Amino acid sequence: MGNMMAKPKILVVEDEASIRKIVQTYLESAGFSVTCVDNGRDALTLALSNPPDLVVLDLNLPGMDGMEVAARLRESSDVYILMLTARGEEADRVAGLRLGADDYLTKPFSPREMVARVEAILRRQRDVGGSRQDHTLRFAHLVIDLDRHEAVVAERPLDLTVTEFQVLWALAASAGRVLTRDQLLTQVWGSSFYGNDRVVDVYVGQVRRKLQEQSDAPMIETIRGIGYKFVDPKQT
Amino acid sequence: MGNMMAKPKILVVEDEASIRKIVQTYLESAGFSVTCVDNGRDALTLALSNPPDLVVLDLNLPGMDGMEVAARLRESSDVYILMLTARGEEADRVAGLRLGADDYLTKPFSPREMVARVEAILRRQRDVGGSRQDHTLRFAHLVIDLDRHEAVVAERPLDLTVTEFQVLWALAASAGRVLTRDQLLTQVWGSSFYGNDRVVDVYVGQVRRKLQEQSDAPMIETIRGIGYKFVDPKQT
DNA sequence: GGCTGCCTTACCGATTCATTACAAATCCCA
DNA sequence: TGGGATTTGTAATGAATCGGTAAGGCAGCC
Repeated sequence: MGNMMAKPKILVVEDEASIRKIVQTYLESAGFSVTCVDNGRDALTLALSNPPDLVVLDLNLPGMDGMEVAARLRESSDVYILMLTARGEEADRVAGLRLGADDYLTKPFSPREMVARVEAILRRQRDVGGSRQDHTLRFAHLVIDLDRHEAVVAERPLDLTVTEFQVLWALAASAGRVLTRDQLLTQVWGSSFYGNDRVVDVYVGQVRRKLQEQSDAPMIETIRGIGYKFVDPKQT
Repeated sequence: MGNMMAKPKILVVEDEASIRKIVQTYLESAGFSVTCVDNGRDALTLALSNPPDLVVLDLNLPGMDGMEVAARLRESSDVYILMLTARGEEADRVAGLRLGADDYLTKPFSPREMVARVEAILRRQRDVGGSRQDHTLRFAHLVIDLDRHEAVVAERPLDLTVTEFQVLWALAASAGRVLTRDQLLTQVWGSSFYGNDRVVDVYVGQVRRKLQEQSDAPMIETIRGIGYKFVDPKQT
C-alpha cells in the first residue's frame, strides 16, 4: 500500500562521511526517513526539535563523545539507539550497554545487517506494548473483531482487504460521529500520505458495496461537503 | 505469585559480574525484587527454597549448563525463564532452548529491551489468567502436546522439525486470532532475531504441507497484509 | 561425505493499491 | 425553476506489493 504507517524517522550521527553516506543510502532504500549530522551537538539539537524514532550513533565522535550524546538523549526522551563502534574492547561494550544503547555494531559492519538491526529494534518496540483489551465493536447487525481481523454482518463474514477493513473500523469506532476525509486519511493511511483524498471515497464505496451484498442496511452515510458517518441502523 | 501488587521476584543467574550488575540495576529500578547468583547449583537451591516469579538465565554457565538448569527448574515448577545467549551460539542449541524458555535475548542486549521482555512475559502470564498448566492444545482433528513435543492430526502423527512445531504451536495457541509476522518472529525465533521475516512464510508453508498430507482441512489462513491465523475447522 | 534442518533469495502469479475519468447527485442562485 | 458549479459514486487501469514456493548455501552431526 505504499505506506500505511508513517515512515520511521532515523537520525544518523557519524563523522566519517563515507560511512555516513552508506548508512543513509541503505536506510533510505529500506523505507526510512533519514537525517544525518556529523557531530554530537547538532545531534542533540536536532533530536530535540524533531525527535526521531531511532538514532544510529557513532561512539567515536569529535568533540562530544558518543557516550555522552547517548546519555543526554536518554535524559530527555526514550529514543532507541543503535551504537556504532570501532572493533572494540569489552569495556566499551559494557559501558555502552550501561548507558542504554539498544543494540551495538562493531565496524566494519555489513550495511544490510545494520538495516536488519534497525528494523528489529523498531519491531520490538511495537510488539511489547500489547496488553490485551477487547478489540471488538458490536452493533445490531455488525460485529468487527480486530484480533480475528474479521467483520461479520448478519452472521455472514465480510471479505475485506486490509485497507477496507481499516476504513470500516475507523468509521465504526466513531459511530454516530462524522469523520472528515482528512481524519480518515490520517487514521487509515497515516499522517504522511501525500495522495489524493478521493481515495477515501473509493474505499468507502467498496466497503458499502460489500456490506450491502450481505445486508441491505446502509450503514455509512455521506455528509456532503464534510465526510462520512457510520450509523448503527438499530440505533439512531 | 499471590498478590499482584507485590514486587515480582526475579532470580538472575549469570557468571559475568559486569552483566549481572547491569541486569540487576535495571530490573531493580523497574521495580522488581532481584536476587543474583553466579552459578547453576545455587540457582536451583535458591529457586526451591524461595521460588521466584521469573528467572533470567545465562546459557553459558561454568559447571552446570544453562540448559540443564532450565530443565531442572521446569521439572519442579512453572517459573518463567528468560534466556541470555551469546550471539552466534550454535543454531541447534538455540533451537532447543526455544522450547524451554519463554523468551531469549542474545548478547550484547539492550538492558531496556531486557526489562521490556521481563515485563512482557509477566504480563502475558496475567492476561492468560495464570498457570501455564495446559501443555496440550486440542482441536477437532488436531492435538498438540508441548511436553511430548508431538502433534497429531486425524490420529496420525506429524513429523515436524523444532521450528515447524513452534510455529504451529504459536498459531494454535492463539487460535482464531491473527498473528502478525512480527509476533510470530518474536514468539518463535525470540526477540533478538535479525533475519528476514519471510522465513515465517516459508515455515508456515511447510507446516501447511505436512498438515495437508494427513488431513485436508486447511487450518492456517493467510490474512493478506497482516499475517496468519489458525482456525479450527470444526469450530466457526 | 552424506544428512538434516535453518534461513535466505529470487521468481512469479495473484491481489491490492491509488489514480483517473466520467457519470450521477446535489447545491445554489439568478 | 433551470442551469452551471461543485461534490460524490464508481468502473477501469497500470503499478506496486504481497505471499507461495523452489532452490541453494551453510552449519552441525553421525
